[in-house]
Amino acid sequence: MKRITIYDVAKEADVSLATVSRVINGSEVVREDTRSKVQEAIEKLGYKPNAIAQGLALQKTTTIALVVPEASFYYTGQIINGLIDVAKIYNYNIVLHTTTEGISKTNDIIETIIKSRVDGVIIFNDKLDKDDLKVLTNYQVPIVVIGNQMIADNICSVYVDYAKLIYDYADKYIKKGKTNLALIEDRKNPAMIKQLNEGLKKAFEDNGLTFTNYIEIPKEYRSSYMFLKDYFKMFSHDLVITYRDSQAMAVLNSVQEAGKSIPDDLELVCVLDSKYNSMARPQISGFKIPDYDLGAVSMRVMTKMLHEENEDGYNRETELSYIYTPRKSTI
Amino acid sequence: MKRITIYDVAKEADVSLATVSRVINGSEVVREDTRSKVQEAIEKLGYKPNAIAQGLALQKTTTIALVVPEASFYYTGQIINGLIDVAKIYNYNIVLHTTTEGISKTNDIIETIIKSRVDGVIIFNDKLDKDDLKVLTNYQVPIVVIGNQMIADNICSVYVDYAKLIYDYADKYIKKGKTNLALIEDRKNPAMIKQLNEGLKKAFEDNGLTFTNYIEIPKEYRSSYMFLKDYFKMFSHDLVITYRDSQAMAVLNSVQEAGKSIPDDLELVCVLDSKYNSMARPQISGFKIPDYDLGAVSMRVMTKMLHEENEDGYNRETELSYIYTPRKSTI
DNA sequence: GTGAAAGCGCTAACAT
DNA sequence: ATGTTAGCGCTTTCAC
Repeated sequence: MKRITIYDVAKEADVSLATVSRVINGSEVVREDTRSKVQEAIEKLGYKPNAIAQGLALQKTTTIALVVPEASFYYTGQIINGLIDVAKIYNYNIVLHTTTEGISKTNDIIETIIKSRVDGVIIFNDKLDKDDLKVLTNYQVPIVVIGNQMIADNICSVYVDYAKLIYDYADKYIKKGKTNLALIEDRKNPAMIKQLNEGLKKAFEDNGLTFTNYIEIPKEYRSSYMFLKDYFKMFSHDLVITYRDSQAMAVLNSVQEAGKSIPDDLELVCVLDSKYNSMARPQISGFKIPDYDLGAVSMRVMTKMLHEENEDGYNRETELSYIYTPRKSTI
Repeated sequence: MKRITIYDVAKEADVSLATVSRVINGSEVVREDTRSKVQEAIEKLGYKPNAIAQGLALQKTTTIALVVPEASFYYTGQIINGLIDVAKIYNYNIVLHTTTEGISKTNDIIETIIKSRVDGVIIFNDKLDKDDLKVLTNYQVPIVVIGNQMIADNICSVYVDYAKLIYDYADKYIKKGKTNLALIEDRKNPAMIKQLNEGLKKAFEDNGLTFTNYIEIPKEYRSSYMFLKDYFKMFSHDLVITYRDSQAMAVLNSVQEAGKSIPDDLELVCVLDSKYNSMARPQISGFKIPDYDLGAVSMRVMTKMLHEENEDGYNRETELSYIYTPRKSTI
């Protein structure tokens, strides 16, 4: 099957290619009978406009690049779904890029992003630092950052304020006299942990105390679970805070194997809630983070950056809220 | 910052654009001093070749479309990682499309895929049926299908044989006299369940028996768990087979709440293993499916389809194997 | 209302 | 070894 072009359609319909172009772009000025004539030719030939050629002519690709940390799909799934759902509405394509832990091939990613002339880029998580973003904005590419607050030219951000989240939560415990709180490190999500750490510090300070129980997982431990199993034999807390479900489950298993009971001896909360939290026994309390919305809103913001002439048409920063879901691991 | 083109570089380096083109494409024939002259100009101007224009001129986009079922990222994550890792090696971009449950907007997806002139498409799972694929192959687009065996022109497939997997597994139970096996429906993965069902049927038949315990989750139940809680109060089996971890955990919780013990009263196996299986108590046995490899191999096959002149350079079908991981939920 | 022609940025013969 | 030129498939003024 020969590649069929706008020119073939024009010949078939016996009009000029300009007219065909008008038809496929829904121009108003085409007379009804010639429109249908062209439509028929398109149908007959099975013609599909070449988006690449359109992209060249129009100087836009209607595709946006999405950058997520590799292997994060467990936690990014809903974000991507939200993103794609609204991308579909506005007829944008998503090209997916992943950043690799450690080895900073981010330059390569930026390079291919620029070459591919996407209309915008949406970045989840903190793998690309400010300098990287600077390179992109230098090339006039609008950016939306998911998860981190961020102020810069041509950059918008959509996020959940984890510091505030944990501040409010911890504050209640402290006020109740439960001041022995602990936060478990999460090597895969340093940026989130940093926010949580700051929120906790502030909560303690504002109550005239100091937060000290940031529990780092020693490097030699292959998994959090291995370490925690030892840890909870020796230590206890009023409340243990984890970021991800798998860490919460590790705590849960470790604590129970140490002969202690949740929530009676120790309470447990997982910031990033998931369905697995409610499958654990006891069920683990957590915060419903609006992942889908994070994606959907980000894409929506992107479309606004792309279409609105003035910068006042959209918010540079969008904070999304969360819902606390108490279950059986907290009192 | 004005869009800078190959022409600007040519002027800056005082050569023709053909020479610049040769340099950026690593042609051997360019003299060393002019090459460096051009390099400098490229550097100075911050020039990045426009992949869209290249795509138009070369009639290829070096991007391939990936189609996955919406909301499947929990299970698709590793596949995508594998895919992207080898895509990076060959400098291919991935544009991501999701099929929606029920409402068959697959036509739209196919439409945009064709318009975008991707070099190939990789499809995970069975949301696009044979007719859909036919449309794509009509437009000369090479296809790799992940997860389903498939024979057709210009289509390759990479898969795990679930029917064989469960056949072998069930056969051992039957031979041991444990013939009361049950398979739990999974609405989200009808194609996998179908394969499992067939494997079980055959295993029973080959042993002169009939497989009957395909347990469907009634539509009125919001979740499998709700139904199973009732179910296991009334029924028991020698072995219960689920496809996903969350269903296995639902069985585990239901059975335990019914006062029965795993694995003593009832054994449990989850076909698609995950880290959550080993976090459950008792830990759930499962099959390590090579998800990462499914993605990586698929992309590799795609590159072969794209580059090899003859069809003998690659296998039309690639079967990947699995590893059984016995844990505490089976004897 | 429709057509002719220039241009989007690049590649690849073909010349020199 | 380097330059010239004709496309790649489409959009969009500008004429008619």
